[in-house]
Amino acid sequence: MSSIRDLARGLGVSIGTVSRALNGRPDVNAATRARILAAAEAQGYSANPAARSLRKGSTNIVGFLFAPPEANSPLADVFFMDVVQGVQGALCDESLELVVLPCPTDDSPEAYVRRLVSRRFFDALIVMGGRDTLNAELVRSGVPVVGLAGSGGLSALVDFDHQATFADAITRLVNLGHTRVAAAPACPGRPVNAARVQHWLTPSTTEAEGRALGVELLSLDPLPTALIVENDAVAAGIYAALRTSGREPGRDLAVISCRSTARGRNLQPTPASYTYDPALIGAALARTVLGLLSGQPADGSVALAVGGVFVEGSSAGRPPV
Amino acid sequence: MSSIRDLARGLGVSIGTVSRALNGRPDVNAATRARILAAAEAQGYSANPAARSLRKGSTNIVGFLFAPPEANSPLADVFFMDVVQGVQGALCDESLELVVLPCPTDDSPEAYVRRLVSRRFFDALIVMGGRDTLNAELVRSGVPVVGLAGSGGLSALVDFDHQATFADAITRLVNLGHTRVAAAPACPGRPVNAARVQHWLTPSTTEAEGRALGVELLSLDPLPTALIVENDAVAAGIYAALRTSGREPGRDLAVISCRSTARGRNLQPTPASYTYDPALIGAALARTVLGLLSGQPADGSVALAVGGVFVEGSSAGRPPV
DNA sequence: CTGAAAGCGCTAACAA
DNA sequence: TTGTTAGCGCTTTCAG
Repeated sequence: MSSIRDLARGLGVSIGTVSRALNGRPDVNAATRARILAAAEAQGYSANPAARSLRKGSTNIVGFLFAPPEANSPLADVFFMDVVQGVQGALCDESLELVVLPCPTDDSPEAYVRRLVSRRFFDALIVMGGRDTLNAELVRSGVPVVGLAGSGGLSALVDFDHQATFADAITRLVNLGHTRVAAAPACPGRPVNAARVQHWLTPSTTEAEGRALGVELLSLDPLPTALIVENDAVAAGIYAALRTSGREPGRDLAVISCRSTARGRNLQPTPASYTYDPALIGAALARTVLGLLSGQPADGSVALAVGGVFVEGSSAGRPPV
Repeated sequence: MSSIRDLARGLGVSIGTVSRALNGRPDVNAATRARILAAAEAQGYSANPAARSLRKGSTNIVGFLFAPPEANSPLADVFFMDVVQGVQGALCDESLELVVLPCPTDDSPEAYVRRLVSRRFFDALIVMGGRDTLNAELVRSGVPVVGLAGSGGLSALVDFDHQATFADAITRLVNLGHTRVAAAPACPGRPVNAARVQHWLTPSTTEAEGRALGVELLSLDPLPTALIVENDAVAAGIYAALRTSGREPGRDLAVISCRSTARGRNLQPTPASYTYDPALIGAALARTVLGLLSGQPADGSVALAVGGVFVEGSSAGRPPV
């Protein structure tokens, strides 16, 4: 409704001064600034974002692309909107507007995103999943694009802190008294306390691989008393393999899953596992965006790692005496 | 990147002509228009939305407010993002941009929305649920606000077509051979075939009310053979009341619920009920927004009613012989 | 049918 | 420390 002109006229100052005061520029008399801020507040004035964007060439908007989740995505059970709320919480302090962009399902997502980009609708984009080819194209267009975990070709990434989680799992098992610990993590690298692990088995991420892993495990003699796996699906596979051989998971073998998924919901014993707080993921995404926007290099590397939270389960007790 | 100037210069026409051609104005030579459209397409030109907004005073953006759902809301089990997709599908044809606005949880939703409105961030807003006081304030500010069902104080509403659903339920029961049909719908008004209903019981919406309804029902002599209730929660209450008196729902009394909810998920027999397609709800919301934007009166009335879809269940068979 | 030009509200460079 | 002013890219009136 009211423009910067009205505000300036009412106060008997120039619009330039009002603009400087409102934007927190240092070269404004303290008293003048106070008067201006008070008047703006009183009149509920707020700068026209279209005019500002036109002038500055940037929109102050961060987009969060919502592409309907693929069923087999490892992210499918991370609640999208919870992550969004996490981003929002961290972004609104910086007076950046966060908007969720719903990708039309029938139309091609590529066309949609391209249109948005060519219109310079946002200053930065957050994606979860998404196709690598599209990502690469976006990055080439100059928009900072940040994503989570697996996504390729982005400006920067937020990832799960696999190392820390893995190290925590080892520590827990050792503290429980386990001396023969096996691990089949799918993430590359070794945690600091890797020496506590006696057996390194084939990296596995699916339930089928978990069953194969069980066979591999059962060929060991003596049998380990504890096993660390990538996720609940692998745990389910291990459970099946153990039971086929007459053994009971939890009792005969302690199992810790590094990533809680929907598959673990109805598993008995309930897998001791790790979840990643959507709010924390969101906050990390927001901080990464902020970094990129303030000039941090966009080399596609992992900018921030989010720590997991341990979830008690009945699958990881003390070793049999 | 490229502006309307570049485009015009490259073609040897004025920017005014380019603008008119691109906006589909009638007063442009057909050949000129074709040349301009082709060049725009080739260069991937797309008008700067900030400049356009500044000039036109409108943003071409429709906002969809995402407020974390209240647990007891009757809408809680309608999947928000599915509705959004429905809106998107119907809106992108009109070259309106749909964005989901995530209400910060910690900050007051009121402050957030007010800020957005005062910045004229969108031309229209869609809300689901939301507080009546805020809604009224929005409408007063002149932005068209449309919502679903219960929301009060809006510019226009989309509602479930209770009448049609109710009528369909009656028809189904009569066709199954029921002659003593009772109904306890919570929605006002009577369907066209209301005469087929023998008993009108107390309107009920909760499980507790459902149990009370069961008592009321059981006092009838002879007992009706079929009952139409508002939703699955009421059905659950009815089930409990029937069983207390030694009767079995489905066998001794056919039950149809007018609204499928999460409560019915684990109910036995599974309630025959009605769902409302999120995509259809979304499309209706979009059409309502479009209507408002093209000048339809914003009197807060129900602009569109969405029909329910019957979901087979084991709770509504033929009457006992 | 087309061109010229005003001006939407704002920021920033420049002048005072 | 403040005022003045150009101009961001577009739509739209007004002349021609």
